[in-house]
Amino acid sequence: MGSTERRQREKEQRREQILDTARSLLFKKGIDATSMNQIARNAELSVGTLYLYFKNKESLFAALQEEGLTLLCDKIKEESEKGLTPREKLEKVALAYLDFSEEHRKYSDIINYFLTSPEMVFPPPLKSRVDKHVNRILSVVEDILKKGVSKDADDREIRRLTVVFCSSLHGMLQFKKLRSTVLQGEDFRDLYMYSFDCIVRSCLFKG
Amino acid sequence: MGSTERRQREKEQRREQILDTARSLLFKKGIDATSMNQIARNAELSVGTLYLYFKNKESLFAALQEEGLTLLCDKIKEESEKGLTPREKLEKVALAYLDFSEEHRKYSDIINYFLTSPEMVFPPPLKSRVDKHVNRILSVVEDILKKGVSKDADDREIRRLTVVFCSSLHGMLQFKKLRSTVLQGEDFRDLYMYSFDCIVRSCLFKG
Amino acid sequence: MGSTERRQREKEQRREQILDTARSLLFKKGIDATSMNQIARNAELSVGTLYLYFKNKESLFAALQEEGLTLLCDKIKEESEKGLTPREKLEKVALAYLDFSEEHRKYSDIINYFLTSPEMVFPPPLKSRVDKHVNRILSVVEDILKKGVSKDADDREIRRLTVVFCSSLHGMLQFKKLRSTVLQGEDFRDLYMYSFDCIVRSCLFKG
Amino acid sequence: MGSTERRQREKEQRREQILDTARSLLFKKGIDATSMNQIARNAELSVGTLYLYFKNKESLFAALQEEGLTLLCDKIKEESEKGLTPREKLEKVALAYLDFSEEHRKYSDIINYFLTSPEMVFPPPLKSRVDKHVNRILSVVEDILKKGVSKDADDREIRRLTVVFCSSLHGMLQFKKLRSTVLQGEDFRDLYMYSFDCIVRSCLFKG
DNA sequence: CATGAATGAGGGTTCATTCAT
DNA sequence: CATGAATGAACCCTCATTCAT
Repeated sequence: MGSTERRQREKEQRREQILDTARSLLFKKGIDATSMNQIARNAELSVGTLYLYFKNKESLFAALQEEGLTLLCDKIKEESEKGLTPREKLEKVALAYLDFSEEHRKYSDIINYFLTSPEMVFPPPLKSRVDKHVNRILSVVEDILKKGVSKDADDREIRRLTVVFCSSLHGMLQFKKLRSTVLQGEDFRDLYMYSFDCIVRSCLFKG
Repeated sequence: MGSTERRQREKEQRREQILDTARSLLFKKGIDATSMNQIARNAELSVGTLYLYFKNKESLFAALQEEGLTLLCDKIKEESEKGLTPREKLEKVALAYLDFSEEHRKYSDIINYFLTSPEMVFPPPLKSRVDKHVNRILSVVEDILKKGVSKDADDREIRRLTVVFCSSLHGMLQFKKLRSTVLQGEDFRDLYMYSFDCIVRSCLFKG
Repeated sequence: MGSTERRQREKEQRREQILDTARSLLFKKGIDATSMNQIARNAELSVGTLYLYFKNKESLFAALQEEGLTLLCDKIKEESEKGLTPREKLEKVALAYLDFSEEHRKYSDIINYFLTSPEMVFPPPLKSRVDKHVNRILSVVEDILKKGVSKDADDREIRRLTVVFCSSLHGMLQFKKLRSTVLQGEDFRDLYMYSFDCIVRSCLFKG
Repeated sequence: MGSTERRQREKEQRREQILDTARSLLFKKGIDATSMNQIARNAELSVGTLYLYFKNKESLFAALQEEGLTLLCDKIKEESEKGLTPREKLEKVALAYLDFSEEHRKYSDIINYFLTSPEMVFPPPLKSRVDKHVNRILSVVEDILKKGVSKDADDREIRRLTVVFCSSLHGMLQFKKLRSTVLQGEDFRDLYMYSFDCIVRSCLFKG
């Protein structure tokens, strides 16, 4: 009978329950200030149980990071499809990235955290899994550019423009940290879209 | 005689010795995994001595960051002056930033580290001092753009272009981490300068 | 079966074990010279365990003080009931206090320690909990005086006499420290009861 | 010539300078929060110099304690002489003690601190020197009682009454710590003098 | 005499992880 | 499976004291 199935379902639920609590704490207090004991307490589970579902703290947070990347990727794809012309699609992508970084600030933080930390934080297998997510995102942009850029750009150039596009937006997003000092007096969203315009303009769009 | 001078010099040396060790450990393990005790041990000093030269852990790392930013700023200024036309000057700036990130990889890492870290690591006064350095760098670029951009751009727009220029390069530099996975098959320097071209092109340069 | 009960009992025992060790060290070295690490080492437990049973050092020592005050209070109440007349009852109280300070020298020391220490050691909430114990003791004396003092003393005066009675005994007990120098040649118990007589005499007892 | 004298005077001044600073810090922050480095810094001397004048921290604070005891003793003597009758003299003594504990709160604290700490804080020679001060104070009271108490009290009894008198006041002063909780609603000075009256009354004064 | 840089043990506290139940 | 008490190394930081100058 479905006893094993139920068991399976329950296990899945427990895992989610843990991730939910961890996420919530991560968002509230940051990664270093979130302890396994706290997660256990908030999840109304014992510490031991946490280690039944995740090898260690790192794995638990890695799971959250993947969660975030998947969310971001889905959002970007979904939004891009709402645009009619390539330019509009790109604009949707750019806005999706900005919105994500605001709506899911903490996901965004944790992604950046692991992505840009000076040394590889995760062991190679994890790192490569993460980079795959990044690649998926780039592909979305690449496909749009393929259709929007003037004909004489070959695949190589398209790829480069993709990277330029994404890295520029990414760079601008990083600068958001400076908004209270260096960027004083600027509306960040305006600035971000201004940057978007510059990049798109330079991509020699058809028409 | 020069006894006091020698003392002074020795103190300076100790400070450097501490910073050297801290820098090296920070790059190896990240800020949270680098403890004051470790630094002391590696520097072959006692913990107490560390606190003789730096108020606390935070100050020590802030000193490292300022060190790096000052170096970067000087380099950028110096290089920019070697260019004749505004475009050439900008190119020098871009290359200076890239070179710095390669020659002073460690400094570059630490700057990024703090710029990107999920939570504000430093308390406001420190943060603002650091941001001042960033501002100094932006000013160099701003001055160049003022002279190179087509006449109808007002100060506001110049400032925006400055931020676009800098953040784009910064973003691309961040992507360097992906060179072994996502950017496979690309020469990073080429890609970086390709990005530079795109941005400059979009800045509507005179002539 | 009684597995949970046994667990509970064991926890209780551990707590006692910690308190025993802390008490002993506190008396030997004073509160500031007694460290959590020392307590842990002497109790043959890990530091972490200490913090499992007590929120922090302060709580641990507060527990000791409350322990002592409760004991003292119970003893005083119990003894006072053995006296027939109010005067006898008061005598029992005085002797109970003296005996306690001898039999439970350590508890007595810790109570004095906190009562006399130059700065408020405990934060208000804790302090007020402790003072409640003191108040309970005063109440016992107050009730006796109410019945023993000549009629024309109102509640206010009774209260004052209560404080005079208790503080006098307390003061004399403090002087015990001087028995080898200043009080040389005196039997302390005699002196203490001599003091008791003086105070009682001054309370204008009925009859 | 007076060169050595001058030297001597300078040394004396330095000592005072150190004690002044230590006292001031002690009063501001308490004994444990006052470090040798702080004292040195505030006194505009080097740490090393402190150790030239005092064997260690303990000695330094012991000097302060003696200072306090001498002050208290002098004050009591001086005040007692202002009274005309024995009773008045005793009242002056009592008030002098209370005033001292208020005006020189911190001296009073430090005296109590060392006097009542559970174990001997100072090595025997120091302890005995301190107790001598205490004895001097008792003697003042003893002399007054000799003249004030009814004839049939022998020296032994006078001594006992002296101790009762002093310890009672001392005990009441200890209770001052409870004024915000247990003694709520009482004016402490009134209470203290009420206590004084009780004791004196019980001493069977002549006339 | 005076200095003050250097020491390093020790302070209270946290926390990822384990393992007997 | 689930528990949670126990661990103990590690954290940052302080401070009395020493000693070469």
